[in-house]
Amino acid sequence: MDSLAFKKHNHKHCIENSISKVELMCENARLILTPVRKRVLEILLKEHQALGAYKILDILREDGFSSQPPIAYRALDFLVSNGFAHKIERLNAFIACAHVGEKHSPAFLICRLCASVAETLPITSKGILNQTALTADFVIEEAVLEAEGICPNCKEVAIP
Amino acid sequence: MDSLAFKKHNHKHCIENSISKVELMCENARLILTPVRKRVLEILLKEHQALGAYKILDILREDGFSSQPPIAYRALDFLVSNGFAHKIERLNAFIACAHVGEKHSPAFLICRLCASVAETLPITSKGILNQTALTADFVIEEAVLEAEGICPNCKEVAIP
DNA sequence: GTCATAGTTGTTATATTATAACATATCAAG
DNA sequence: CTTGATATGTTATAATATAACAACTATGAC
Repeated sequence: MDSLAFKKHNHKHCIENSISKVELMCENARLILTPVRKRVLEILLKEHQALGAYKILDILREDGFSSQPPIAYRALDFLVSNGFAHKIERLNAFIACAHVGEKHSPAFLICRLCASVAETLPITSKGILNQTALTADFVIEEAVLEAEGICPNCKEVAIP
Repeated sequence: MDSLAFKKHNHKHCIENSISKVELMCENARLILTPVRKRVLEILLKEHQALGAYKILDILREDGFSSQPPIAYRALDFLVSNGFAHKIERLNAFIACAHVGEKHSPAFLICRLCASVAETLPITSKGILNQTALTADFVIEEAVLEAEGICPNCKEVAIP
């Protein structure tokens, strides 16, 4: 799969590929990818944008699922805690993981114009912090980098 | 000032130093450090922990300030947008900037046991992302790194 | 001086995001 | 079949954040 959402790619293939990977991983880990969970994953995969829980809930409602907040939050919890999705804290929104199965510290490039989000290639938390931080004797368990700016597509439009 | 909150340091001095710097910067930039704003900065500086807006509001109330949410959020907006404080997205909470006046992409080490937060030494957004992200042709305007884990003090307690 | 302006604060109301708590359902293991 | 673990449905509410407008304050223009 193409790792950067900003680049053109066969997105249908990208979605199917991700779903299959997640299904396989769930089987191996004895996790249940229930209909709601799978549907939420599909919703997230459909766009290279982060979606809020209540937006997801709206889509679930159209699909005939129950539309109370816990439904969405639980499915999102499942996806996030198993590494199939990430939460973009800056946006209070969620996005499908672009590197399912690869251990990584997620890093995101968030376009402030079109609101699209790209997850960068996997980086390790070791690489993410400079020497000073590492020598602070702090044990990093999870690290997330969120960068906001202008994506290549919007830059082209702004400066033709 | 000692740059890492986890290390022992003269915190009273650390507070006074920061306040003076901010006062000077405000004068130079024709910004007004009003009583509420200064008080919120003091509150944030007092602890090496991130404080939620409503917690700050409680303290303001005790001090006789108005205690409606906008009071706190406006002061925080002022502090954050002028670089005197940062928002820790992961915690929906705010912390005084440890490197006032130095242009930097903030990076935080958040202890999940004692909830203390340390801002690392200044790093540039250039250094923060790997080559792949840079060559994605994305213009980074702001980048924040939030790392969660165990601070040196809590590690000592856990493994004596 | 006083008028206009810009910036700040006070206040009310409400939007947005997230979780607690408990009932019900499903399914596999014993 | 019953027990336990997991998942979903439902109601209510908590926690975080902002909109909108009124009132006050300082400053510079006239």
